[in-house]
Amino acid sequence: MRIGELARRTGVSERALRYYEEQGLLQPARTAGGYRVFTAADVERVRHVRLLLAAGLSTALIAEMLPCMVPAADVLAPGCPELVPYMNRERDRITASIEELTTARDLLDRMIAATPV
Amino acid sequence: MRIGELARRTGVSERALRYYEEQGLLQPARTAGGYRVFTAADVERVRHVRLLLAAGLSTALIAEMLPCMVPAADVLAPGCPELVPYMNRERDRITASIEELTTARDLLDRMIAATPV
DNA sequence: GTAAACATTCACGTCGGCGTGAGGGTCAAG
DNA sequence: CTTGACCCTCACGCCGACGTGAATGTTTAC
Repeated sequence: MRIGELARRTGVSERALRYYEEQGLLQPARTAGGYRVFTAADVERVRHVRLLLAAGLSTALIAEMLPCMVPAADVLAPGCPELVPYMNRERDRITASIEELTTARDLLDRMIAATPV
Repeated sequence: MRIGELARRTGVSERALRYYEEQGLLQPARTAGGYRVFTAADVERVRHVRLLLAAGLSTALIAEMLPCMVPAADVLAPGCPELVPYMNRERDRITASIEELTTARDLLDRMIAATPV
């Protein structure tokens, strides 16, 4: 499929998809005319990218991680032992972030609840 | 106390504290010579600010919210009914964000677990 | 009264994930 | 063969919470 369809199917802008390719997160083939050609698997790939970006990982780290989740079963495969320390660090950061967000939400809840009306 | 002490006690840089004042999040008194003078309550206030900033709220919204959590009991007090819609929106955004982060963390966990060694 | 520690006000720099045109090719249908 | 729809490559813009000096003034301890 071409970039427009991938954009529609993922809800990600074309600009963002081109940016992802530039950052090594996608490697579409090309038509003779220079059009990018994506595969069905790229839809899932883009979803993973967005998820990890939303979690605060950099495109650089994601680019290194992606080869480790190549095939069918979502995750398995190669396994990149050298990335484990980084992934653990991100994991802990995410956990801390979740706790902060939870605390902040509690604060908001208390403020909302305390509103006189 | 002066800015250096507040910075030490909150772990927030002096630059950030000045920025918070500029954004209306703090209103320190001044000495004759122009030095900012903060109160003990400002320590808590700064913690709240950081918490809400970390949760993705803008300084502008936080500035509007702070008068609603003035006094002792952390939150109560004035109550700003007109802010409730905004706070609800942020609350929902935070909830969605927590879910995303949780999903991303699960993905990381699976990748870490799938590492061959 | 003087020096060290502490503070002040600008004001430009940063960073990263895109948004947003501009100017111009490619492709499929009729 | 032409006309949309679709795509391409630059390349500057943006945003927001500060970082980072530079040049200067204030306090306090001795």
